[in-house]
Amino acid sequence: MHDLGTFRANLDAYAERLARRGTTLPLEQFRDLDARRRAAITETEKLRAQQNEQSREVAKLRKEGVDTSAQQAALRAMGDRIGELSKQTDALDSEFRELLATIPNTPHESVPDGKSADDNVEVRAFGAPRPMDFEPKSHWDLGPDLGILDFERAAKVTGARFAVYWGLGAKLERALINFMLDVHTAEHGYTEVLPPFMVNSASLFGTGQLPKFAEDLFKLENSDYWLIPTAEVPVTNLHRDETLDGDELPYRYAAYTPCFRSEAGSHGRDVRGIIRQHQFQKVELVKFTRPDQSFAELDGLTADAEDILRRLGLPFRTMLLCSGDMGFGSAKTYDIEVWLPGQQTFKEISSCSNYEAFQARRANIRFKNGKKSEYAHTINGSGLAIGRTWVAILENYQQADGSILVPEALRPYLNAEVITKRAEIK
RNA sequence: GGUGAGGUGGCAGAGUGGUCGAAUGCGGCGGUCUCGAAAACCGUUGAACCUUUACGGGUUCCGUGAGUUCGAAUCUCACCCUCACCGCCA
Repeated sequence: MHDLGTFRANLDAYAERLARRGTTLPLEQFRDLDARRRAAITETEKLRAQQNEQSREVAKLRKEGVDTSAQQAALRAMGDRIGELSKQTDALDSEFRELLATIPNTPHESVPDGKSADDNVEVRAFGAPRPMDFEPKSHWDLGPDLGILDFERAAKVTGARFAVYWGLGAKLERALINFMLDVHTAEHGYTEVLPPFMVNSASLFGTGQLPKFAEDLFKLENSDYWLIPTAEVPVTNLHRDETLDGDELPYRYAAYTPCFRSEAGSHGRDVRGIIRQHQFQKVELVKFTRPDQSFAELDGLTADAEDILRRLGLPFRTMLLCSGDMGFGSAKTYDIEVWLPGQQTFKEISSCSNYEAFQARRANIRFKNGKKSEYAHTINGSGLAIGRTWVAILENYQQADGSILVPEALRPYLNAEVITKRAEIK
């Protein structure tokens, strides 16, 4: 969310910058609504001031023993009028704030112009596809063939877009979680956090999922609890309504959580395999920084995520997203895309974004800068999406006989060098 | 699930219908003293919004929401959260 005062004072500049990402600011609507809102506030407050003053007068008179029933009757009428007025004022004010809350962040100056993913810019690449003298298979064939991935039973137990992992498939998932957390905490300086997997709506507002993207989320019945779509939500909101110590920034957190997404609106996309599931696991990296260090910390966080792929020997490229392809609250985003031989394509496995003060303003996250307190910057990115890493390992390390070679770095975690066909459970 | 206690400023903690944004202490900031520091002393110290060229003025905020009243931190109701004990449970 943008700062109200700055935003209003520089409406045209904001409109120009938002146009870069394809957002048209409803300038007229905004100006009109704001004018009506302010007029209403001014009038209501003027009446309130009168009411307060006259009430004080009543108190004084009553102390002197004077009968004040006439004044009280007049004040009662005034109170009714104020009640009605303030109802209108509140309505205008919340309408205005809702409008403000649905305006996305402005792109950073280092972000290239563009309309879609086609305009994203490759900034780095690593590795080359392993040579294969056979036709590479997709994970949705490899997994079931090996008996480690099961869609039929997942559909029975729950429904579409869910998966069951068996044996070394399940263990590979667990190995990846442990491997990533170990690297980030022991070598990249992150503190491990295990947050709740459900959050309240205030948290979802803080990180920007609400009010605009409720349909992407799962909400629990008869409560204000929602399943988290990413650990970004609980972890960023850890410091909601807090003032952090500026000398101790940046804070760096690594959190493993499952993530739940309704995937409304993506019917027909990635229907095969486990690329797009209602439930997936992720190790998320989150930072709280000072404004002057946030872009350097974004680069650092992106490098930390890339490091996991390097250690696993998985080819990837890092894309700087163009202005038109960025998420709602982000000022700058890098997507890391891993190579998937089964589909002969690069697939997003991490998205690393600097939100600047956009989330901090919504979530009221400040830090003490000398005497003054100002809004912190928040950064987050996957480090990495576990399910898609699992896919990448199967597809990149598959062998001609359909078995999977286990990358060196994972062997201590998996206690195996090759994943072979699992004996069926009788 | 039951019973009881409680939620007030950065923290601790008073305040049970009017001049309370709120005593007091701690912390923070500024100053006096000092070569410097500590101590002591003096002063100062919340946020959002509206208005004003500015100085300033005003409104709201004592867990959240509704209500009573001319007037609510203070009274009523609902909800949320915290703590203690009991029951149940991984």
